[in-house]
Amino acid sequence: MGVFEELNARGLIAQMTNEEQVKDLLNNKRAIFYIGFDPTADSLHVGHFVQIMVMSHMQKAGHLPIALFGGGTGRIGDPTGKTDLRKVLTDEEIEHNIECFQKQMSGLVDFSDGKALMVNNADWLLNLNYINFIKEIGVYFTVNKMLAAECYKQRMERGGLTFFELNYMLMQSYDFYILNKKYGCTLQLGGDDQWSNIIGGVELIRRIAVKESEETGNPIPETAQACGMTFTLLTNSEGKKMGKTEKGAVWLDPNKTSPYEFYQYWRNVGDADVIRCLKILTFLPMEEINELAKLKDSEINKAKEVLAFEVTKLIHGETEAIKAQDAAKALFGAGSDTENMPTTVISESDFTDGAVSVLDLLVLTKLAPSKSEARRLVIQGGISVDDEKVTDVNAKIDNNCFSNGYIVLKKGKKIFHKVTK
RNA sequence: GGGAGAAUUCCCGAGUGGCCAAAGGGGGCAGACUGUAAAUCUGUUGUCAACGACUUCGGUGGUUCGAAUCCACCUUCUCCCA
Repeated sequence: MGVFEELNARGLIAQMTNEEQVKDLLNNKRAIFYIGFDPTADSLHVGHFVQIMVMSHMQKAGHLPIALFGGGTGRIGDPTGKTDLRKVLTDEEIEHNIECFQKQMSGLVDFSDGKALMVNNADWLLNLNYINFIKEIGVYFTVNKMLAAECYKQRMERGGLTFFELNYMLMQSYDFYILNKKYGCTLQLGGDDQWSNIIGGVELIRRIAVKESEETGNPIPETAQACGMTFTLLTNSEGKKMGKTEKGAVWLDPNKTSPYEFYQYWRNVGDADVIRCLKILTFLPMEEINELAKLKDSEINKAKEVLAFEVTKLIHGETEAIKAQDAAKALFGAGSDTENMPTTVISESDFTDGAVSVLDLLVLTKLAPSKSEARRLVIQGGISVDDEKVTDVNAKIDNNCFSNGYIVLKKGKKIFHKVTK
């Protein structure tokens, strides 16, 4: 089975410019391909992870991945799917974000010995000369066509598309053109929302090549046969993007989303989504996944455990994955392993007269954003301390409760938090 | 450049002088049911020293016993004409 079939079997492929060409490139040649990442935050999230998995699959098949960081394009912001103008980041933020991305990514894709490359489009975008750019690149884009592109629709209908944003497609297309010239990169991959931008680049490369060939009389080089392919966005059965929680994205950075929370996120995916997630987010062989897909009803929980463990292992390493798994088993099964639970350490100064109120504790541990919220939780019976439901809003925890060094706070059914002194 | 309109709590969106911490929906959280699932039902959803008090309706001032609501100026956005 070629890598093309592998990706396809995993349900990753959404669209491509030319199936025959892409298939041939992936299965019979060595592809030099790129995926772009805009440094919009200081950590990668699950959406990026899908792209990274693809990179990894491709790399294993012997292709050369180029990770492109949008040090230049990030200064504009991709308007795709946005209803508001994206917040503009400062140069320092962008630099910082790129560094964070690079660190995280190098744990997932092998960048040693030139097995994969990292580039930053700031290198060629920041010093562009406006007139030259418009003259040399701008002529290949018709506004009519651009406006018809799906990615600008939202902005056209609501809020208005600015010229600033309209340029995003030109820049991304130009990236592909540069990588094509410089590295012989002939394939651009990306999330399905990137489709219009990718075609922009593919067409730009071809058009420039055709024009050059007409001028010089030389034949069109083979590298000008650029192509593109997009991957399904990771959505749940309701079509909503996965990897988002009420608190925001599920991050790959353990400081932003702890391995335990990360594990729990995947442990809790809906029945209908487990198999798709297993295919996309793990390297488990398809045969194994197909076996798991046969599970029914409550048996499906086994598949969820596998998913949570495998994904956590990829991102945070096996040790952390085992910890998260053990913690989960202890909490939801018997036993009382508090070893790997999220923990807050409180100090003597949090005590008054040798006791802390439960409400204060909830706020300190960030289980509740405010005391009002904490109060509500208690009133509604959502809080337990050491397995005992708290019913009194004014309940206090005194030093005796800490006799074995810690207490376990439970909010709702699934959220556990250890408090130590 | 000229004219019209809009800004409300996490989001959408009611509210045009006191009955407004502000309808309704979405989302969130909690409870019941369950399989750490989905669906459904119930409660809740500004803050706090909590049957009360305090701070919110783009910003700053003003009118009034009393303003999200009226006036002035400012900011931002949308629309129409050029």
